[in-house]
Amino acid sequence: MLSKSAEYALRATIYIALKGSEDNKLGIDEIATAIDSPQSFTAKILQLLTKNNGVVSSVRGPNGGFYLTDAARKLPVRAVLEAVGEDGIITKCVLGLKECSESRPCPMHEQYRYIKAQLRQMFEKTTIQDLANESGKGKIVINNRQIKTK
Amino acid sequence: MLSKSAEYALRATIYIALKGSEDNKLGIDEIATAIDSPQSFTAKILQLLTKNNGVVSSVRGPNGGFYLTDAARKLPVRAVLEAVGEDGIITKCVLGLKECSESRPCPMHEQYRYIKAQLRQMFEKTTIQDLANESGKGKIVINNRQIKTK
DNA sequence: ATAAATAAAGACTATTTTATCTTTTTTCAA
DNA sequence: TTGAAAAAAGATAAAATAGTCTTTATTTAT
Repeated sequence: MLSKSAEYALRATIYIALKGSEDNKLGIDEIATAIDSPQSFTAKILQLLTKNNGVVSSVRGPNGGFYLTDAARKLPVRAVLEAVGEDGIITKCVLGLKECSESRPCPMHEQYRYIKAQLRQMFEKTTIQDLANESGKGKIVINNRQIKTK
Repeated sequence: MLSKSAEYALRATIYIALKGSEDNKLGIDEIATAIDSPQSFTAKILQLLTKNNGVVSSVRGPNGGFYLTDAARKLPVRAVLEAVGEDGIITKCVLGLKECSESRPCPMHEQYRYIKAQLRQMFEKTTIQDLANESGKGKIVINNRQIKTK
């Protein structure tokens, strides 16, 4: 469904939204451990998220780390996908046909149209903060375990 | 969304369903050209479809080629995905969490539950023949052009 | 029986994705 | 103003996916 990069990007972003803030920045080691992802690779992905779209903010040096601005929290989840180049799921044809469109639909087009619209809704209407809120509800989980929100 | 293998598998299967039959078997060159896929690679994928699930039938030698039995035409589209190991789209967690479930849902779980069910419906209720029928309706397309059904 | 046509099988190559490791830059605090 | 802590940047490696090419096996028709 999604690439590893996209999965890590989403999980990291949600985790940062949940546990981080401008005065509690999170280090890459904490993040990668929490979301159960390879550290260096996750660092690379966070770089994408910081520059490509300003989804994630970062500062270097002591007490540096990653956090989300209030504005970033309001971004749609799609922004995360776009930052890692993975929004094809809501833009491309299921059969991979370049010219598939309403006027020249592929054999799955009709069936998929509605589902695609739903996916788009999900990724565009849901904000990063929404996911963090879900995650904060206690029973909900990242990395096979619950995140404690103090 | 889907891998190249899955895309070619679906396109090839639809094409074979539409144009082939037990007494009009299709050669790999015709198929690959029609669906605009790399020939040898498509051959490999058709091998998967013939052995893994019996989705596609084949015979070698002169006048050999690929075709679908009547039984195969009634198979759900999911069978094609399974043959190429690509049914994760309807089985796995969006965030890639192994333990995501109803009782331990990830932050996207609620939102995705319904969509996943729709995807499953689509791939399980739709048969290969259904797609071929769609494709036969004239306006519908594989490989950026219309397939003539004589 | 033989030759030709075809898919199957296997070995190989290329590309992309995923992942790691090292060095550099920035920032803070002492 | 120096040392340490962090992310950024860059170089490299490993694994997975995509793709090609060659040989073999099977089938048919002559």
